[in-house]
Amino acid sequence: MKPPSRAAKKAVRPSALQAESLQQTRRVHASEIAEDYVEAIADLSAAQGEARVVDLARRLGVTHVTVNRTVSRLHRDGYVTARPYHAIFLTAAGRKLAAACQRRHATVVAFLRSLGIAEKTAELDAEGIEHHVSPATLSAFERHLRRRK
Amino acid sequence: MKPPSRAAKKAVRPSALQAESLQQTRRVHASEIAEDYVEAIADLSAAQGEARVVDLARRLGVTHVTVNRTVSRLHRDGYVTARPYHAIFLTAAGRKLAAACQRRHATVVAFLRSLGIAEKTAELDAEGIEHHVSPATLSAFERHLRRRK
DNA sequence: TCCATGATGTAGCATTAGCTACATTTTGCC
DNA sequence: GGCAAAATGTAGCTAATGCTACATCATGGA
Repeated sequence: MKPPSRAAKKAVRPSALQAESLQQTRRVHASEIAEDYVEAIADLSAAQGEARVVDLARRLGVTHVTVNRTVSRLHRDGYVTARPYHAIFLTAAGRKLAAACQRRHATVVAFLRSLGIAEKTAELDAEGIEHHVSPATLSAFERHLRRRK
Repeated sequence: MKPPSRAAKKAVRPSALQAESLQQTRRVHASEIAEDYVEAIADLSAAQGEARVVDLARRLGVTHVTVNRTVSRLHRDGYVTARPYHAIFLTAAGRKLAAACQRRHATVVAFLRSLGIAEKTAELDAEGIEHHVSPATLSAFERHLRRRK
């Protein structure tokens, strides 16, 4: 089959929209890990007063080296305090982000559960899905949950 | 506040489960881009008989360089044929993957729309969400859609 | 025909996220 | 107090995903 004219031709689907969606997805990916970390730090802080590197590593399923480097970035971006050989604490910005993430996570899990999805599957899927749920979609989930109640 | 004993203590939430979820999410990320590419290649092939580097770049919102390198990887992994200076075609494995992705994408969009979410938002969110929807959750979405019908 | 332009390919840089291996610091216990 | 073990930090590797800049190929129109 011959290539059609080189001029841009009508796309089946709007290329611009898909490109925009994918660019949005890539932006989300960049902040995903930050969200997972601040959430884990918030949980650990609530449970035991502080978050240590070794605890984060266990919880996040990575080595302590990866935790170290990521925490440096979180510090650079203003989400956590970081003193060498000390535990990690959230800044005000970090706490704000963590609270939003925890709320969103809980909503997504509850929503999936309301569809009859098993607890473990809901948790596994929510961990990936939650970061891509826009405020509008989150509201829709909440609306749906209220109706079911 | 003093750090508690170094021995592992009862976690607020099961660390193992969250670690597993996050590891799953990371695995998904590794295949996400492959899925986006084969889907785009399938669409372009259906529309114009072939997928060219420049079309993919426009559609995916990246430069042609990135497309080139990613296509090499897809070729390495057996999803596409790739001859220099020629268009890209899916292998049987690629077509199979693309079909599954297209179906899943359509289901996720339809499901979000059924919750009253606007078309554009549904598309934007679906692009990020779909990769993290397990077969069980996809079934739940389909079940929900059938009920609504 | 031939050449300008569009398409494709390549070189090399930056960032992020993983890792192993090894060095350093802290701390709990004797 | 001092030492062994745990925790933390650092060096340096791989791989993926972006990019710009430049080189090469192919084709359509003059």
